[in-house]
Amino acid sequence: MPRREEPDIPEARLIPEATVARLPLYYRALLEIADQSIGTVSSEQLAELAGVNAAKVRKDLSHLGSYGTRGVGYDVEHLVGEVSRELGLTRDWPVAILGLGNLGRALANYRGFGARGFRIVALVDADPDKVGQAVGDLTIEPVEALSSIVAQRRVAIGVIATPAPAAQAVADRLVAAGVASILNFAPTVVVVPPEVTLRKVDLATELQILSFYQQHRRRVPDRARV
Amino acid sequence: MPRREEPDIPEARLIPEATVARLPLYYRALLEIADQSIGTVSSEQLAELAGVNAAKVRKDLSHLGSYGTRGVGYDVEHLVGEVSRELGLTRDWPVAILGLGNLGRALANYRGFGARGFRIVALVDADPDKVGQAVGDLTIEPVEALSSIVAQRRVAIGVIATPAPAAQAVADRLVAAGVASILNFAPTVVVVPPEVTLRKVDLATELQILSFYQQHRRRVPDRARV
DNA sequence: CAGCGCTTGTGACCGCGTGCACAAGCGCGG
DNA sequence: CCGCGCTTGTGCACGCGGTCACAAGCGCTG
Ligand SMILES: NC(=O)c1ccc[n+]([C@@H]2O[C@H](COP(=O)([O-])OP(=O)(O)OC[C@H]3O[C@@H](n4cnc5c(N)ncnc54)[C@H](O)[C@@H]3O)[C@@H](O)[C@H]2O)c1
Ligand SMILES: NC(=O)c1ccc[n+]([C@@H]2O[C@H](COP(=O)([O-])OP(=O)(O)OC[C@H]3O[C@@H](n4cnc5c(N)ncnc54)[C@H](O)[C@@H]3O)[C@@H](O)[C@H]2O)c1
Repeated sequence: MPRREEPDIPEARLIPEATVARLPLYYRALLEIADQSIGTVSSEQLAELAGVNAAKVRKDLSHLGSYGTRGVGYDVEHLVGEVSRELGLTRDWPVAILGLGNLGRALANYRGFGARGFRIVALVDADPDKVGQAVGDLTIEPVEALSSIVAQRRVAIGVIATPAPAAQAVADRLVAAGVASILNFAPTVVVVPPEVTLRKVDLATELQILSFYQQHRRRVPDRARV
Repeated sequence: MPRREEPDIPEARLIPEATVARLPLYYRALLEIADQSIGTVSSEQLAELAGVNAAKVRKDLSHLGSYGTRGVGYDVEHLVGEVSRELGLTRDWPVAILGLGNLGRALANYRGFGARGFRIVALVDADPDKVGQAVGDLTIEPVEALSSIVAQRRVAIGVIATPAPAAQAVADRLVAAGVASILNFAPTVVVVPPEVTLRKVDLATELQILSFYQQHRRRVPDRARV
């Protein structure tokens, strides 16, 4: 079990980690529903669209407060607002991409990226040949400028797309510059101070997990499915 | 709790899902150790490299069998063999990439992809303008050819990198063609039959989770960290 | 060959997450 | 205004996963 530290802090409304991980699913489903000008939605319908269980939807949403109406369902517009607020999507989150190789460029060119408040404000690479190149609306800048870039553009999230050996050093620079949220695509363990949130996306791991289940050819547990 | 079906099947040695998800971490750490010509490794050292707890390492590895020696540790070479065997990395896994846009091309050009038995054998796109284009050593083929491609090249894993609206249709085609393992990068819920393993990588979800913790500025639980 | 130090393997405990099932409660129709 | 149907919100029980702590066991040394 994850050790919950800071037991003294009251921490008003704490939302379970598992719920946090599902909020984006609900958010996406809610936007689809809102597009169809549907006013209210039941937990059953939302569960269907988000690919989860209805009871879980209700319990998850109850952590945000009681915004549903019994016998009717949830007001879609209101719920979208509550979920976005909880996820912090009402704010603007400046993002920096570190490492502009195959993956970094794909991320930089990805339109859907900036769709919900995540705005790419800097592209940083260590390769002098790459510095100065334009990618979309931005120009690649040197790593030495990272610290001032983060400060001036209020970078909140750093996305690491460098080769694995460089990842820790890049993460250290990000942390030193004051970035408190990092998404790491490099296949290596990166250590950050406890106050920094680090998440990872690891293609090799995903493939190997698929490989395991394929080899053992047994049904993969529900949780691992969408 | 995930519903475990097939209670009648004996299922000799069943490895917990959480353990399976960590095996790739151990595998990566073991390769690093093997590179340094180190003969044995303790659970403590392995835990350090994999970024997990030593007790967890021991319990995880005990599920593969008792390959350690008390007072000494684990034989690195032997353990690499056991973990690869368990993960199915001793086999060759032909992979097809569906959708050759920004992301699909990045994946197709990714060298580290084929490093451990995962070999890209087909690139498929629905856009007639893209069909026939060369990407690396391969040529983009039309979706209509998918079924015969899967059969002839023994495609085991399908990677979906199409826009979200096309993802379900592509998944359906893959399943119909006999692919039993799918990795989905499109930000949408994809439904597959229970015998098919589906995993997803969702950038928007990851960013939104980071956004949540950043906004609530509290320490993220250990499990979410690397 | 006995003792010692080190490391594994695991028993025990505990909390989180999940799903069931139902009471509470809202709105509508008669 | 009453009752009925529908949906939420949640109490409860259960199992998985995580951690601790220690007994078991291996090898080395004297
Ligand atoms: N390409 C993919 O599809 C893919 C998929 C999954 C994971 N990954 C991982 O993502 C990372 C990037 O992959 P890629 O294919 O884009 O690699 P790449 O070699 O094409 O690009 C890496 C980039 O990082 C830059 N770089 C190196 N050191 C740096 C530093 N210290 N600071 C800033 N920039 C630095 C390089 O100059 C280069 O531009 C790798 O760790 C890879 O394993 C890639
Ligand atoms: N680009 C990124 O960095 C990135 C990151 C995370 C997630 N994604 C997701 O990955 C997917 C692809 O992103 P992208 O930026 O490469 O998009 P893209 O538009 O550049 O490429 C999509 C490709 O899919 C092809 N396609 C469309 N319908 C198809 C079908 N039915 N069968 C086969 N191919 C089809 C298109 O012709 C196109 O080549 C999207 O769902 C996106 O949300 C992209």
